[in-house]
Amino acid sequence: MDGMEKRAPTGVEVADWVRNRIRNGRFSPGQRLVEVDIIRQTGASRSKVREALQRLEGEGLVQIEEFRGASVKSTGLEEVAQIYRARIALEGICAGDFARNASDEDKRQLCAVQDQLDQCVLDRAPDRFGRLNLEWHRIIVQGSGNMVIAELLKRLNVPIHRLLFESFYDESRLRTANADHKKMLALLLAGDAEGAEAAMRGHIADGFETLSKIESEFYG
Amino acid sequence: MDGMEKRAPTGVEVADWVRNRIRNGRFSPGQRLVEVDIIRQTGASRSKVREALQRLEGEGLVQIEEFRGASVKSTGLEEVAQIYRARIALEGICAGDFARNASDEDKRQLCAVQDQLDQCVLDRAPDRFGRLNLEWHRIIVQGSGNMVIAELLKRLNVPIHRLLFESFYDESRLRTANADHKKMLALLLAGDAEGAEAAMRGHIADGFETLSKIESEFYG
DNA sequence: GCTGACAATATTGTTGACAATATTGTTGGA
DNA sequence: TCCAACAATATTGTCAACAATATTGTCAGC
Repeated sequence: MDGMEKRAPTGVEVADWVRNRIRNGRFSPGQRLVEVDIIRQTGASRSKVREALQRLEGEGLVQIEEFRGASVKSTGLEEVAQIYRARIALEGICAGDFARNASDEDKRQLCAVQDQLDQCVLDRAPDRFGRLNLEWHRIIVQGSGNMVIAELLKRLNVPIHRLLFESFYDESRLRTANADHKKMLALLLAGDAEGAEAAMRGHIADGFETLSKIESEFYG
Repeated sequence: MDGMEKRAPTGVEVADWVRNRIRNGRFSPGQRLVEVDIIRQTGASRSKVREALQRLEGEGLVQIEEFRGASVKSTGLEEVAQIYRARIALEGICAGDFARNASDEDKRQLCAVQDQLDQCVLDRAPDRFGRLNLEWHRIIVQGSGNMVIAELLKRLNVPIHRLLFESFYDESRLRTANADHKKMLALLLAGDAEGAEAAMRGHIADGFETLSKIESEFYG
């Protein structure tokens, strides 16, 4: 039983730890990230914690002020809108590239997830739908074969992670979203690149539309 | 005369310094970046240098192996292709957004640069054309008003900086590129978002096409 | 001459102590 | 009570010494 003595986490691991907590709201915007606290909770050395925070600053997730340390950067509605615009561009082109050169395995996976999504609609399970929805988008990006874009999207999604679940608690949005998915799936399997791209763009734009209605009073 | 005693550079500044040298080829792919050397050349402390290298690793510009330090990451033709695909998506949507909501000042600037580009074609000055071309693209991204995308593109352009000049030494490519610019300028000023986006996509795709012909034997 | 083992050097990784600054607490007076 | 000045504490920034590892140099043996 060596479970006791597990090695101290590396800088990247600490960064992952903090990033996860930011993503799911365990660390809220504006909150100060005190080095000692993170040391206590992760068991990492101070160097590693500092390294992690600097990495996260590079990702734009935290801001570091001299002698005041790191704090979680908050993303306003304007920036969210810009992120969605970037998603429209990037995931749009990914949809096209998926239609062009996805493997049969990728297509099979997408269909499998689509089946589960359909089930979620019947079951009225918005939370599970949200998670599968992430998976659905991820498969398309992966299947496009463009790792550069995949990396960009992973980073872009962190600050809006919470929002990606928000809209599905609205029943009608959940249905229209799934309808979008089904139409898009047909286009993707048929190899209609342009159609798929247009559909993906519309789908994401609609998502933001719904979202901004829900969240407008929060940011307003 | 206090020029003697200028403060030691900060981590971000060292990162900028190294990034610039990577961008213009002063640090070549695969080259090892020894901490002491950078300390000597920049006057920064070791902590700062290490911080800088970690930041650059986060940007994907260098790779750090344990006890072997940082080395300049090389980008293969495949990755270059993926970067160009991302550029097509992002700059495409920027062109559209520029057409939709650019200020008169932005438009004026773009016209001014276009005039200079025209002059470059007459003067057969490919190097100057390359620099102004960067400026031309930058203005469109800026004018779109999307800072998130602007940041993404700034990063994406670092590894391909050298390539962005390469193709203009071919006379015919220089002419067609400038013709593209002129057509696009008309669409942008007319507020034709869809036309502008399509034009931008084609323009960048053509650029990559020419490039891959030039560089294929290098990467071959 | 070549190879493998060993020593010497160079380079990076880690830690802890200390300095600089911010934040909080306290006290005295109007 | 409130406020300003000061003291105490907390937190971050910096640096240098040391440890761990890689790289290079040397040399005996074949």
